[in-house]
Amino acid sequence: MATVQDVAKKAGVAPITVSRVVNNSGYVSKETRERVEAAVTELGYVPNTLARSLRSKRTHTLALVLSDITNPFFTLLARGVEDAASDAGFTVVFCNTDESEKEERRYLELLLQKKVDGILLVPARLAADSVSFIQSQGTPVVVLDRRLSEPLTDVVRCDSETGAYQLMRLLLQLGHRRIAILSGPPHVSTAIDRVAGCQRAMADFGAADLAVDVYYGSFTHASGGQMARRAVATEPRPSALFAANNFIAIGALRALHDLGVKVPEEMALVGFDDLPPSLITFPFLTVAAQPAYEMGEKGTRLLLERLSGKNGDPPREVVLPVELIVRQSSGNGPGKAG
Amino acid sequence: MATVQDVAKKAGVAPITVSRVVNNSGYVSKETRERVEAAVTELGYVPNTLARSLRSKRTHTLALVLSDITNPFFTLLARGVEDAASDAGFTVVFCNTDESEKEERRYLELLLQKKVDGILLVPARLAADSVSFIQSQGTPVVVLDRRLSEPLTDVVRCDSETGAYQLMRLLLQLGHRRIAILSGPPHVSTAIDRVAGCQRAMADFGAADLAVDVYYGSFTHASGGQMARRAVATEPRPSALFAANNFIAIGALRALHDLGVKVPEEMALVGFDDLPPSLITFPFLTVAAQPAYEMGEKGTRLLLERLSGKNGDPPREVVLPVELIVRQSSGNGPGKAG
DNA sequence: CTGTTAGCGCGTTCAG
DNA sequence: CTGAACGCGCTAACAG
Repeated sequence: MATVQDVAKKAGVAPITVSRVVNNSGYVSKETRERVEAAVTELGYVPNTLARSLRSKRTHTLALVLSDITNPFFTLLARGVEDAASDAGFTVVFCNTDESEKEERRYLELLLQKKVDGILLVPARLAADSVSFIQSQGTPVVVLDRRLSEPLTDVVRCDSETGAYQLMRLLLQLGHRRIAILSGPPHVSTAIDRVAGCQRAMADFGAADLAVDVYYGSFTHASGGQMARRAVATEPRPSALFAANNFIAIGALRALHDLGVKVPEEMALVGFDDLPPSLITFPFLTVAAQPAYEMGEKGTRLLLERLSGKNGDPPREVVLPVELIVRQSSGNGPGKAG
Repeated sequence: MATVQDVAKKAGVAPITVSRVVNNSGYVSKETRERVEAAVTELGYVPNTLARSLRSKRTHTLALVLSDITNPFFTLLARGVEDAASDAGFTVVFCNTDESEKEERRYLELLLQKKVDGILLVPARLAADSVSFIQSQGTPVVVLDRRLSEPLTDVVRCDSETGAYQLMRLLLQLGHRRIAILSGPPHVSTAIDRVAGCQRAMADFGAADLAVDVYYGSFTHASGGQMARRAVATEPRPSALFAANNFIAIGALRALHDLGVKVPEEMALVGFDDLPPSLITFPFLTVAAQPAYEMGEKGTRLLLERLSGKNGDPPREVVLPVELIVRQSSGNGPGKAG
């Protein structure tokens, strides 16, 4: 592993001159440049970014901390982050927390020690502790997908509340009166906001005989299945289910199928998050679709902006719209054919 | 950002003592330890891994270079990598090459400059250039999912050949005589091996009137759709399609649906890679399923072993078995009901 | 246009 | 049990 020193010696110049050639910084005469470049290729010199970072205080590395990259929503978000980061010459470290506060903290400590230039965080909790911890080390952070209890930093998220409102309005206007909401963890903003959106729709379009149960679980297909089973077992049985994310919807759909409950004829189902066309041959679920890729991209761009000076600015909140996509699973109303 | 110096001053000791406390190395009296620890928490000291790495030559960072994390096969593989790395206190950088040799090279240069401790590579080409480039910098590398033309390093992959053999045997035994193989890029080992597996099955179980076309495209649903359309347009029309990966299968299924060709009644379809149960409610495709998560995990463990001394050993090749899962899409044979 | 000096923050080496 | 000195590889800051 050749170093600047070696190259300098070989080219008969000072180390700093090599540095200047390699980084295209400062003035170097054409001749010396050529001499240095020759030495570089001859020795197979590869600059050591570690040492560079120690001096320059920039690692050109971002971190993406999310719950589970296995969820296609987050996969797409991650791809958006990586593409935007890569364009700017940044590299991305990814960390799965599985919504665990403890894991999140562990990772953040690790990342701060590594001196990543910035962190993109999908926080496991509404509470802003993690963000203020990151900020206490002077590291910029952008929150993705979720709200914080306090506006400590830039946030890029989707309008969960409106999305849920639209889905619930659809169900109510179709005539559903008994509905079960299968939500996520009660401490995650998206779960909270989606329930809130449902409730606003209920206030606007609900009838007197409306009966809505809210179940809190986790954003997994196992949990979706369990909540669906509990909902189906209640008397009188609901005629529609609202799933707070894609995994919950799929778990619920599977459970309904196993129970022999036909969707949408016997039970309507709507959910959050769409699956990309590369994954799903026959789209069936009525959903509020979120622009996951754009979220990752936009968040990364905001973070990079912060890194390149624009810091003093107050925290921004970018709320991207969700798109209501009506398909078969929402049906034509209770008791009617799908 | 407090440094060892600051902590040392505050605790009235030498910097090295702080280092010893933080790293639990060497002897430190209980008293001094407590004094140092107090200073650490008071100043919110976070060790700078960069400086540490510069001396120790270990970054505790791995890189995962793959084609597209958006493919659930690779997503799962990535999760396996991350889990195994995280257990060992390592962090993972991920890079999408989209099968582009140029992008791959660009990333590898970046990663080597960053002095990652090891690289997990899903190579875009059969040729071993990338691997030898990595090795020329003294960085250990493990190849995932694909073969190399030369056994330069550890490889963890699945038995594509046998998987394809089993799928093709199934089609032949069901009585199919006209089959189209929708393959991936001809320079990628998995695409090559799957075609080879098909051909071996054809040699073993083929009849005289067998007619098999091989199409080469890319591992995307768009390409799968295109190849399926071309295959359907040939005269006489094939009665079965073999898709070399999940995206190709989904694209083909979609195209067949759009063309009004019923699967499996009018056209059987088999493919590689299964989708996880969290994504798919009603499994339909007959597939050769690969243990993606285990592949990532195993590859990471091999890499970590190499990092912790066990280097001299000759390159190993771990070939994991694929599982044939027969579902509806393969049907009951040409001309028969599904 | 090029070089000197110094130091980023830490940990190894060797002394006490 | 504790500390001083030095250097990992690179680049700011300041000369010349």
